[in-house]
Formats: sequence, structure tokens, C-alpha cells
Amino acid sequence: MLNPLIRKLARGAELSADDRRTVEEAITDVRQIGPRQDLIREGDRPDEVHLILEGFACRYKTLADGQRQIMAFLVPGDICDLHVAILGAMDHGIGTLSACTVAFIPQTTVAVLAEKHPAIIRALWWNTLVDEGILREWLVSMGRRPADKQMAHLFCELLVRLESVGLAKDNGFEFPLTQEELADALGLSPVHTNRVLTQLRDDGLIRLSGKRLDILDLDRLCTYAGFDPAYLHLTKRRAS
Amino acid sequence: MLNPLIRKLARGAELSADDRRTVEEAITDVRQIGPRQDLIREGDRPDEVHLILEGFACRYKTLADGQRQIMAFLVPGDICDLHVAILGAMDHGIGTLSACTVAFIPQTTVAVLAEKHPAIIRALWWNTLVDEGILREWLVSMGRRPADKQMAHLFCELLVRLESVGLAKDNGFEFPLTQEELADALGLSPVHTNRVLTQLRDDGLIRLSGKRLDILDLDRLCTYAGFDPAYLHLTKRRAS
DNA sequence: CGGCATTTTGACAATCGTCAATCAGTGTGG
DNA sequence: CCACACTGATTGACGATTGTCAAAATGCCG
Repeated sequence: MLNPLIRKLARGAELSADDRRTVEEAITDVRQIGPRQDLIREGDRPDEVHLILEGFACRYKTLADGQRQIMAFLVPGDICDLHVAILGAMDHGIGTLSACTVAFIPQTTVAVLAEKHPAIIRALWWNTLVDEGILREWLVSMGRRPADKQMAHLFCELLVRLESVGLAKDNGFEFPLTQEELADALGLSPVHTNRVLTQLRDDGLIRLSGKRLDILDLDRLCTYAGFDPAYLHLTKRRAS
Repeated sequence: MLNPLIRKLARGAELSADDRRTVEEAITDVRQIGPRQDLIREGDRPDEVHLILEGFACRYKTLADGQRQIMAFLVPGDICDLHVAILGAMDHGIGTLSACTVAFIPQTTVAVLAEKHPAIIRALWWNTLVDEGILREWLVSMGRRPADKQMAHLFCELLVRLESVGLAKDNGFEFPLTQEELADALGLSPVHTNRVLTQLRDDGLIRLSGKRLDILDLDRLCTYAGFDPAYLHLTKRRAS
């Protein structure tokens, strides 16, 4: 399988064949991680960068009263913590949701890339900035969209993101999350999440069974959610 | 007055006297902007970077139905759009709230800095990453904190941020926003914002009159909000 | 003083959360 | 194969938070 990171970066930045090979070669330490494991905890200063190759992970914070807020879904091709080298300590945790395949890339390798392959670093920064755009859109969703549209918007976003790394087919994709985890991402209670999900199903917009999510009427779902993919900055080129 | 950007960057990164002078010299085009003016609109590709020197501005998005969500407050020392050069088009707007003094710095100047003063660029990236941390904390607030604690948390954050650029005194600062603008940042209705504000006042936690916000009992407000300033990454050094 | 934006208040409605029970699916051991 | 336990999904009843609408009060500025 083509490395999902390269596949994604190629959409937003210019990478030469040499750059791509360099990225491939940086991925040597690949590990299988079980579901619901922490990759990094708040306060850590990891000396490796983590790249998701398979599975779903998330950024999250846990409040003093035990509530959890998921701040981002990390899917194949996503880098978890490029910023730690600059920021110092992690201000949030990163954990797997499903079982994941994760590449551990030493900071020293990243530093070498920065030195010798500026195009790669630029592409990685592009990626980081897209993630920030996603974060902003989540904030908009939580602040100004009712729960049903917020959820619809999230599903639209995931479809586009997973398509960009070749993991969506026929407007559907693997979605190995419990409703409780989905609730933690939406800022809702699990019960209300269930009700909203039921409503979207009853409206014929989606089907969620087993661990697969199918979008039955993409146009209508996008309209319903007010989804405009511009914030994903994926328009430069088509997948090759 | 000491340039607030330099003051802030000095807290999180190492800048030599030469670096500081270089930053000073990059600020030549300084303009006065009235309140409620757009600096950049969604879709723009500005060829200047904007730096707030005085006043309050914000990042925002407007939905199709006219609702607005403010995604960040930009205060003196904050850079609005360092990322545009990498991302292409703006996926959100930036507008002033109060009257502002804004430095317009050409992208070419930034490119020269990147070439000749890596420490400055590194400091600017540090700043961008802190902004991302703030965004994550806002998401947590919106998702998992009730309105009163969310507002309390925001006030704690603003105090720390404004202190770091020398704009807070005696646990108070200029806060030139209407309640409607505050509501757009919190994701609340203006009416509910007013009620929560009244409650915080009645609890003796804050005073908000005219355009000044005073925190009357900082310890209690921080406890109430569950505020932990770690995410602001301002711990490396004291203000000099 | 008059005009206007902003703040404040009350009454009521909608959304969402909590609690508790039930149902469904899955895997285990006998 | 079935009994059992366990997790996750679903449903109902009810309560809390937040939104909406409309009016009144306040403050600011010419």
C-alpha cells in the first residue's frame, strides 16, 4: 500500500521522487499498538514523532472531573506531534481508538530532513496548518451548529480526509469507534449522540453498522451540514 | 512601548539582541484600523502578514445563516496569518473588534527572515503552535465546560496572555468587546452571555464596567474555571 | 435633550444531559 | 450447543442548560 502520508502530502505540496523516497526511508520503526492505548500523555516530551499508518487515534484532554474531550481524529497519514520539538511538553494526550499501525520517527531524523530536504519540511508544515484549519472548523461546529448538523459535518469531513488517503470507497469507510468516543469528539453525551445518530439513520442520510459508516446521500448530507471542504485545502491536485 | 511581539517571543524562544533589532526593523508599515473592519476575508491570498500592535481583533467564520463564530482573539503581539504563504487561501476571516494599530509586513520580508534569521522564524513558529494550543483549549471549553466556567476560563486565559505583553495591571485589563462579540466567541446567545456575566459579577469573581475587566478573585476564578495555564507554554522565563 | 447601540430582564421553548432500565451483540467456558 | 458475563446500543422519563422573542432599562454621543 502506498504510504498514506506521501499520498496526502502530494495533494498539497510539491514533492519530488527523491523527496518521496526520503520520506519512505524515514519510516523504519513501525509498531502495532492495541486499541485504547496512549501513544503520548500530557506533559510528555517524546523524542519521536508518531505517524499513523493504519487505524484511528485521537488527540484528547481529560478534565479534572473525568470528562474527556477529543480534539482531533488522527487517521492514516496523520502526524501526531511534529510540534513537540518546538513547544517543549505536550499539552494534551494522544491515544489510539482502534488498533493502529504507527511509525515512530526519531526527532533526529526530522532534524536531518529539515536540513537537507526543505520541501519535505514545508509539506509537513502544510499538513500541520491543515490540521489547524480542521480544528477551527470543529470549533465552529461545536459553537454554532446543532448536534445533528455537527455530526453530519464531521462525517463529511472524515469522508473527504479518508478519500484523500485512499481509505474511502463508495462514500463509505471503516469507522471503528464506539458512540461514547464519538460523543467525546462532538462534546455531547453518549445518549444524545445515540439519538442524533438514529435521526440521521432514519433520515436516510447514513448507515452505521458494525464498524463501517456509509453515507447514503452525500449531496443531501453536505447540504444538511453546511459542509464546504475549502478548509481542508485539498484542491490543488487529484490523487494520481 | 516595547514591541509586544518581541516581549512575547522572548518568553518562549531564545532571541539575540540582533534578532530583536531585526524584528523591530521589519515593522515599518504601521496603520490605524477602525473598529469592526475586516483585515482579511475568507478566500483572500494576502501578500502581507498582519501583526496586532494595539487593540483587539479576531479570527472568525460566518455561516450561511448569518451566525458568526469567533475562533480566536488576537491581542497585541499576535500575528494573524503567518500561514497564508504555505496554505494558499485564507479559510477564515480576520477583523478588528476595537480600533487597532496593525503592522503590515510583506511576505518577502518574512521570507528574508526565514533565510537569514532562523531563530526568528523558529520563534514565530513557536508562537503559531501556542495559538494552536489555545484553539484546542477553546474546543475543550466549548465541548465540556458549562457556559459559566467557559467564560471564567476565557477571562483567566486573557489575563495571562495580556500580562505576557504587559497589558494587564492589578489583575485587570482593557476589554473593549460588546457582549454580543463575547457571545460569538463562546458559542452562546447574547442573552445567555449576559446572564452568565451577571452571575460571575454577583459571585464577586469579576467586575466588567466600561471597557475594562477586573478579576476580583483570581484564585477563585482559576479554581472555578479549572484553569491550568500550561497550554500557553509561557513558563520558560519571567518578563524582564 | 434625543437617538441609537447595548445591556438587562421576563416568559417561554428547544436542545441536550442524566438516570435507569432494557436490548443486542460478542466471546467464554462448560 | 447453551448459559453466562460483559460491553455497547437503545429507549423512556425527567431535569438542567441554553436559546428565542420581546420589552424595558441603561449608557453613550452628538
